Amino acid sequence: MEDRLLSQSRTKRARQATAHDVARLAGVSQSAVSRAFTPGASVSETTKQQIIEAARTLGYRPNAIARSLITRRSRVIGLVVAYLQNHFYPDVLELMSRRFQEQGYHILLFTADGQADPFMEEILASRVDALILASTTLSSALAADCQAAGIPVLMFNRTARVASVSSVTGENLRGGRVIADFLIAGGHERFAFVAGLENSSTSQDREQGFMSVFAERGLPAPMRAVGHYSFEAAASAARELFSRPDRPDAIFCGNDHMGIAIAEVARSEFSLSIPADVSLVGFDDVGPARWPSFSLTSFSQPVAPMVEKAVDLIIQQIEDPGSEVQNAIIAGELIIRGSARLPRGYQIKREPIGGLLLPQR
Amino acid sequence: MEDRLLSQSRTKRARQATAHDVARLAGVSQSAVSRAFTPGASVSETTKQQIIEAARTLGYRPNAIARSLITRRSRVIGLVVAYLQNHFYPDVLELMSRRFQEQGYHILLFTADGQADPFMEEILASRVDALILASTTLSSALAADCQAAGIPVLMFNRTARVASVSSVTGENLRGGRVIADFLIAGGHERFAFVAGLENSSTSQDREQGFMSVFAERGLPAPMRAVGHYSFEAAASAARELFSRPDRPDAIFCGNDHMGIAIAEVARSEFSLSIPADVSLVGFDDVGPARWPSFSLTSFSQPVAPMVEKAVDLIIQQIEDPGSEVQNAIIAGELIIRGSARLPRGYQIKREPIGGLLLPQR
DNA sequence: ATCAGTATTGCATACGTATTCAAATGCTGT
DNA sequence: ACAGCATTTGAATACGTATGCAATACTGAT
Repeated sequence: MEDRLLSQSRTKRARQATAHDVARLAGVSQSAVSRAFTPGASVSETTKQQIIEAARTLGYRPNAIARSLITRRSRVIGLVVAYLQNHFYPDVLELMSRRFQEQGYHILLFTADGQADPFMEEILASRVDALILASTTLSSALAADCQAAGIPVLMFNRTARVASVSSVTGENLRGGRVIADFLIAGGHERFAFVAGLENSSTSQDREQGFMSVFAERGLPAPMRAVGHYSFEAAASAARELFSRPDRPDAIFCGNDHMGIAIAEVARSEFSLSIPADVSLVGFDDVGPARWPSFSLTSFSQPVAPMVEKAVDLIIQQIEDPGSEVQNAIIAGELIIRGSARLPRGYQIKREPIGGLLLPQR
Repeated sequence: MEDRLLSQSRTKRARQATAHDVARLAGVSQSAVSRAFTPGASVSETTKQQIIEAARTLGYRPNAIARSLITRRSRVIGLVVAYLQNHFYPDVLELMSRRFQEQGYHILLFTADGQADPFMEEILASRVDALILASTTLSSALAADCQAAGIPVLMFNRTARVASVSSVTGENLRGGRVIADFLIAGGHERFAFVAGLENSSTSQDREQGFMSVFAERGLPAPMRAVGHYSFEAAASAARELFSRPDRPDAIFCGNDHMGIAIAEVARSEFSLSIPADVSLVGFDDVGPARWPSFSLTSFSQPVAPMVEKAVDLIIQQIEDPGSEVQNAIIAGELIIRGSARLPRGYQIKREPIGGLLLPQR
């Protein structure tokens, strides 16, 4: 009985104060309260102070839900993400969240498995102001749905085959070429490419850039294995490659995450040393790539510029729905470390130990 | 002029269809439409089908904002997170998001710097159904605010000094003791502890567990340095320790993230081998700890059970506000790998290369 | 004091849904 | 055919805010 009463009293959640409550206490109308909390609205300084004061004593905060209903803006961005295993994405997520927060937006997270489609109902229902897809694809049918609903869509680190969605990517094509040039100049003889997800534009572009150089120079096409951008699959791909009689002596790993898996397999299972027996180059330049244990040469995808471009683009499209769809490509560069044999004249980048990609604050 | 027209036509976002629109088309009332989309509501199968059909042709989806306003439930969980550098948190985030999704909830992300307080206004305004703080602290004043507003709060991987908030943590205290026993049994002589954030309960508890064993056995207190749970700071702490004349030969690193930094510094800057010259033990058992390059002995904090407990707890508190506040401690175990010298009779855990903590799906 | 002009205020309404209540409809067995 | 009951339906209202419009208060100049 005691118990019952206790939990009852705890149950009765004091209904949050509303603008009407504040209005009553301050002796003004609800409109006035609304205006007091709307920057730039027409209220006299004195009444505004009274309202603020009344709001404080009641513990009032404007109800963002009700506000969204009437303004038809939720100030929420839907972010669909697949795997956070690859350290590139946590970095992106953290910085993106911070940047959006600075602009008064927040991220509503959706976790998918490669394809955003199954979540579209929920996403559309949630009335996000925009949608960002990271490491995820979207069918053109659903892209059309989004356009019909008037919500801007942006693909991050993927491109869309659809005209109505923007994208922000790194220099996948050029990166693949630069890496090919670098490995060829390094005097290697047996090349391999470890692909990521076959249906992802990044993997396709990196591969195309890489392969095209060999084709153009009349060199034989590199070997090929598939790692699906996963650690385990990349490890399997490495075992496959290293077991071949014509074992590769230079591997372009579709991203750093796979690059590390391949390095681990090379050293711990095949007793290969890097780069003496095999050279590795990755993509992304994530934190672990610069750990001394890996010292992975990698073509960078700079998180900060990519995120900033994405945030700017999406906010622009929210505020001016007529603005142009864009496919932005953010410049990267080959970060030369110790995992690949150097061509004559190249030098290793010296850098302190560190894992942070984000700016210090 | 052409341009103007074009962008105008594109601007005119076709107002999303509402329940009224669907009702009109289907020849029923708006209530009926609502009921057709509310599982278990009282509608005949035939009209329901007509409504579904009409909804499909209009591309109607219920407006979650309006629904929230009236049900006073947003089905959104606020998650405050500080650093995603430590791989533990991305794993948590991903799994938590999935589990909540399965229950019809979604995560609204807030990125803070250790202290959740500055964001409370936004959080309260957003009318989340509950709040989870991961790697973050909360002042008792704001905890009180949350209770007043009737929103349940849960601290993840931290405990609160406040009575009204639940928590889910690993076995920090016992873990510290187990590690002390293990290192002492291993025949080490000069011990050190590298603390995380000084004001975090995890670091305090781990330290207390560790230190208490030495005190109880009448052994001298281990050395101590501070790594703030950051890669760089841990590297500095390692340099400090390894430069001492009485360099430690056994280090309990406050978490794996710091453990890896310390391993890197030991090998690449001091040419120490692990565990011959120095034994390292970490905490968390994150993916990289099991990479062969580190093979880090670590006391585990199992992500899946911790997340599941947190999700269950918070949903219970949402659905029954009278339910008990809980401080759950999830059991972990010492995962013995190669980074610390073994006491007689212990054996290294054999395992395949892998980075995934999450269950395969 | 008067007036034009501006700054402030309140009233009323709308946003899109869930839900109560009463009315209407369908169904069962006689 | 009917009563009796369960099921289905619609009208009306509420959720908490923003905002157009008209009314009011204020300002300074004459």
